[in-house]
Order: sequence, then structure tokens, then C-alpha cells
Amino acid sequence: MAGPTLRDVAKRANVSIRTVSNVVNGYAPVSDELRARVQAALDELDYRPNLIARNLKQGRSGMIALVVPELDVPYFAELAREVITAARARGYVVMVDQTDGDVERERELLGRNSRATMFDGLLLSPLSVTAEELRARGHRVPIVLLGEHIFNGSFHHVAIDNVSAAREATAHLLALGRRRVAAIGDQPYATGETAQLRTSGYRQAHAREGLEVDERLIVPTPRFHRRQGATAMEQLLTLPEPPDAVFCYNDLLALGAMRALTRAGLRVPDDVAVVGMDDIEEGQYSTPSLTTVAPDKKEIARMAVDVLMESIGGTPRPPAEIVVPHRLIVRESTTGQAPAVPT
Amino acid sequence: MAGPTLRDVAKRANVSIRTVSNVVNGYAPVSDELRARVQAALDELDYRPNLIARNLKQGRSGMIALVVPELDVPYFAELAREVITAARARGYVVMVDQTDGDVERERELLGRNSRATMFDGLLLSPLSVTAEELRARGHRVPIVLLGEHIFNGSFHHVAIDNVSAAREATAHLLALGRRRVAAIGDQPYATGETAQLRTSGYRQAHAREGLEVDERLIVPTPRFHRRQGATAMEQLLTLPEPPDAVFCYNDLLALGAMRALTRAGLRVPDDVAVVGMDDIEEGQYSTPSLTTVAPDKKEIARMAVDVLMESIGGTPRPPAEIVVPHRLIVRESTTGQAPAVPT
DNA sequence: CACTATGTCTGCATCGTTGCAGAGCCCTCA
DNA sequence: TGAGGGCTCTGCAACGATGCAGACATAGTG
Repeated sequence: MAGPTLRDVAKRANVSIRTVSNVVNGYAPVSDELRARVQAALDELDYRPNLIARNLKQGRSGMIALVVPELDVPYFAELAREVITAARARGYVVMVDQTDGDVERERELLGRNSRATMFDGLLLSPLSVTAEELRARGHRVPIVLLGEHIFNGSFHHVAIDNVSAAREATAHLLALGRRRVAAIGDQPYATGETAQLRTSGYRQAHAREGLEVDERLIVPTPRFHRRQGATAMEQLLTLPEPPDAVFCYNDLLALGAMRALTRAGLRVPDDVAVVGMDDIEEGQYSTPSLTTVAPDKKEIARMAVDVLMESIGGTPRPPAEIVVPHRLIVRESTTGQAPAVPT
Repeated sequence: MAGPTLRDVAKRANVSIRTVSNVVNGYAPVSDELRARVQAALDELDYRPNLIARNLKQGRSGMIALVVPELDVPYFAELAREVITAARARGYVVMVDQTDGDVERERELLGRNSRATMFDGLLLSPLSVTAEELRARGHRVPIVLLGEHIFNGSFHHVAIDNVSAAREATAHLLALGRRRVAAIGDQPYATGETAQLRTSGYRQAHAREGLEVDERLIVPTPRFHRRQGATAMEQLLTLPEPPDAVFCYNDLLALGAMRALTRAGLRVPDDVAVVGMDDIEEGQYSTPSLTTVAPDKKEIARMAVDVLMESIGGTPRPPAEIVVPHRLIVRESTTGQAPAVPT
């Protein structure tokens, strides 16, 4: 089972362990003849370095962990892809874990026996655990927060400007002449900070147009899945004056809402226009295709990994809030116009 | 940066390193008084065990790797979720990596300096690398193959019965009275073994009904993304006698195909019925919702992890091909009937 | 020719943890 | 009283690799 070690190779080539190590790593000059002899032994035994041992000696593992609530939520899957790619470019591999939004699971990360010590750094997209709590618990491993929770000065944090993003999405609907614009996805409680930012963008857009917000049009949802979007939409349709547009706090909610609208026999965007957030690929292929606010995921991943690398590298900057650009992508669900080709 | 070690704690509590280790692990009996003293020191220093050192000593890491072509392909994301859950139940964590279907990246896994040595086992969903090649290269780590490639006797392999699955999907379309059933996703070359199995199921379904297959209705696609589905569908629509149904080799192709149909002004399923494979969540919320063949992903993940654990545990069984159940889920894209509630 | 510089190669210590074997100590029982 | 046994606790070695300092041989210099 266990493979050959440096010692085995050294014995076979009749050299010191250290020399084999040097050949493997190309660290020190080794004469051609000896190198050949060692290389032969390496090949014959099919030597593979034991990375765990190397890690122990070097005090680093070359691994970072990415912790997200749910990996099968497209936004996180797409983000994970970018993080893996970005980390790879820096010579790191990524361990992906999901917490299912379970506070306990998120807390485990910080606990006494957490696996966190195995990693050089942590990228965390927390759902339930608060930054306060994160700070309170000891942490020995550099952490960068992704997308969720507001800045509290304790951690690096990479996200888009949620208020502007939501304001622009809502403004787009208002500019189309819609006057009863609903919002799906508010979370008026402690861990719903991101959702609250979006609600406040939604309000700002109305305020700038001098419009009142009908509070009944703001529908909170505990989670951001298709199902909640559908349910919220159904609920909105029972209002005496149903909405003529909906701003959903992510694309999954929007897709669920569109599904509910279609089922109710309504047309998108003719009867109700729909906007989402996240720009998941699915929204390009839905019927109708989905207008959305696209965060620059590549950039989020790249910045997060970069900042984490810096923290690991030992030049820790003071915690910074890094704002990544976003842009509104207009598709059929608000204009009825098919864009030329799905991008 | 570096945290306190057992030695630091031992010094503080004025006991031997070994005793601290015993307290941490609960291995040996320790008197209450001493345990309290050690525990106090542990708490004061906020000791966290160095898992890398533990791993080195114990010769296992408690990590397995899951390697998939693309993490943002919903099927793989959903599978990854199940694998992570299944592994977690067995006390393992999962490192997820993606190869982008790049042969080189897949080969790296097996190379001299592969990270594979860091893991106790490997779950591999290969796209380009052949099982032959996998076998040819040395591998010291237990490997279980997922879903792709046919059995060649060298590895454990977990998958559904692709031939039956494709046959049932096609038969469903034929049973609805469709007579020009197209197939999107064939891959008539070395690494397209899974696709070929599906094509052969497609042919079997026709044969059982005594029907000829129009070869022009079989459209190969290099990859299984929405875009290829749309392109293939567009191509099919240019035929003198376009199809009245399509069997797509996965759900993404099917969603792309539906998008192309809608854009061409055709109705699903009235003009063209569509079936996919994989049962990704997106298909429950598409318009129309998507009829599909659902592999039991939970079971795939569970079996794969179980078999891998066995191999790791040192009771290696001879490589087995494990067939996991699947079932046809009928939705609007073939019958026009909305199921009661998206499940 | 003595002396330093250079180029190769090696042994020892170490990373932080756990396995193993055994040292004390106290208690029990013949 | 003394042998035997159980309970605690400890030191040493080892997992497999790398950092460091130095040994040795050869080459270069005045």
C-alpha cells in the first residue's frame, strides 16, 4: 500500500536521502552522473513524494478551503469554478465544503477540532454565522469573506455594491414604466444583511423617482431557491392590485417567479416583468431569458484569492472591503427582445 | 502565526507531551485532577491540533478528492453535493477539483507530482482520459470511477444502465406516437463511450417497435452544454422533414434545444417533444418543465463513497461495476401536462 | 606549494503528532 | 510482608520530508 520513500530510493541508488531529495526538487547542484543514477532509481520504484510529510516540514499545505452554503446552487457552483481556477493559477488547490446554511456546520469550522488547521486559508461565504461570532472565536487561519454580511472591520470581504445593484435593477423596471414593482427576497433579521442592502436599493430607486413603496409588494423569503420564488409570486398574485414587475434578489427566485407566472397564465414581460441577480447561466436559456444584475464572478474569485494569498504570504494588510463591479444585463424578461445570441 | 503545539501545552501544564495528547484524544486514562490541569492549559493557549502532523503520523488524511470535468454543470454540482454529504457521514471531507475536460489536467492527476498522494482515495469522473491510461499509469491511491467510460475490469465503477435509460426515454417518445425522434449528443469516438451507450439504447427502442432510424436525426455534439443543444436543434430544424421529438443525452442539451425551439416559434411539446437525462433541478422549473431520466444521484454518491471506503479500509474487493437505479420522470415537455407540484 | 574558493554530497536535527514499552505508585490479597 | 496487578504517566522513536552546516575533493590563485 504505502509507496517507496526517499529512503528506499536512496538505498537503491546508494546515495544519501538528502541527495535524492535534491534531485527530486532540483534544489542543489548534482553531478550528471549521480543525477542519472538517482533518476533511474526514482523511475524504477515509481517514487511519489509524500505531500503530507512535505507539508508538515514546510508548514504550509498548498490548500485553501472554500465554504459555501450549497454547492448545487448555480451561483455558488459558478463561483466555485472561478475560485478553483484562480487558486490553481496561484499553485493552490481548493477544498470545497458546504454547510447547508446550518449554523452548527458553520460553527464547526471554527471549533476546536476543525479541519481548518489543514488549510493555508479560508474563503467563507457564511449564511448564518455572524462576523461577530467569527471574530469572537479564535482563528489561526487567514479568512476572507465572500458576498455575505456587511463589513465589520474584522475580515477581508469581497462583494459587489448590493445597494447600487438593487437600485439599478429596480430603476430599470421603473424606467420601463412599471409602477407596481414588487421585491422578492427580503430578510428582515440579523443574518439577512445582504438582503436588507438590496431592499434598501429597491427603496432608493423608488425614492429617486418620487414614488411610494407599497409595503405589501415586499415579500420576504427565508431562502433563495426557485421554490421560494414561485411561492412568493403566487402570493403576490393574490393581491387586489397585483404587481406589473418583480425584482428578485437572485436569479433562482426569479426563475421560480417566472414559473409561477407562466403557470398562472400570465405573460413575461407583457403582464409582469422580471429581474434577477447573479447572472447564472440558466437565465440565458430560460424562456423568456432573464434580465439580471451580473456580478463579476471571475473578479470576485480573483480578488478573494489574491487577498487570501497576501494574508497567507505574511504581509497582512488591514482588513479591507473590496467592491467588485457589476452590470445590468437586459434580456427578454423585461423587454421581450431576445438578445442576439446568449452570451 | 503558528499556533501552540502539544509541547507548549505540556510545558504550561507541567506534564509530558504524551499526556496532553492523551487528554486531547481521550486515549488513555488520566486522573481527573491532571485532566483538569491539562484542559486548563489547552483552553488558555487555545490549542488546535495540527492535522497535517496527525495525518503524517497516522498515514491517512481523512480527505478524498472528487474530480469532475466542470463544477458549474448542474449535474456535477448536484453530484458533488451528494458526495460531500455521503463522505461527511463517513468522517471524510472532500476536495473538489475540475479538469475542464482537459486531457492534460486529467493526466496531471496521475503524474509524478500529483496531489493525489495527499488523499486517501479518489472519485474520478473522467471525460478525456481513458481507463486504459489510468491503469497504465501507476496509482497508489484507490480510485472509483463515476458515470463515464465503460467497465474494463481495472476499476470500481458506479453508473446507471445507460442503454436501458436511453431506451426507456426514447420508447416514451415513441409511445406518444412520435415517429421522427431525433437524438442529440452522440460522440462516435474513443472517449465518448457513455454517449455511444445512449445511442445504442436509442436504436434499441426503435428496433423494438420495428422502426427504422433516420441517421440524419442523430446529431453528435462535442460537449453537453446548453449551447450545443441549441445549435444541434437549429440544425435539425433545417432538415426537409424536421423531427417531432428529441431525446437529448443530458438535461442541459435538452434545455438548449427547447430554447432553440421556442425561438423558432415552435411549441414544446405540441410541435416537438423533448426528453433529457440527469434530472437537474433546473428542469423542474423550466417552461415547459422537462421530462427526463433521473439517475439516483444520492445512491451513486453513497455507493461510490462506500466502495472507496472499503478500498481504503484495506479490504479491497475485486473491481466491480455497480449499477445504480434510474427512472423516467414525465413532465410537460412531452405531455404538456404540468405535474402537480415541482418535486 | 600552501591556501582559498568552488562544487558536490552527506548527516543531523526538526516539523507536531502518535505508537510502544515501560516506570512508578498504590492497593490488594495470600 | 511481599508478590502481583491495575492505574497513571512518561520518554523515546518514528511518520517522510526539508533546512542547515559542514565534509570532502577538486580547481584556481599568488
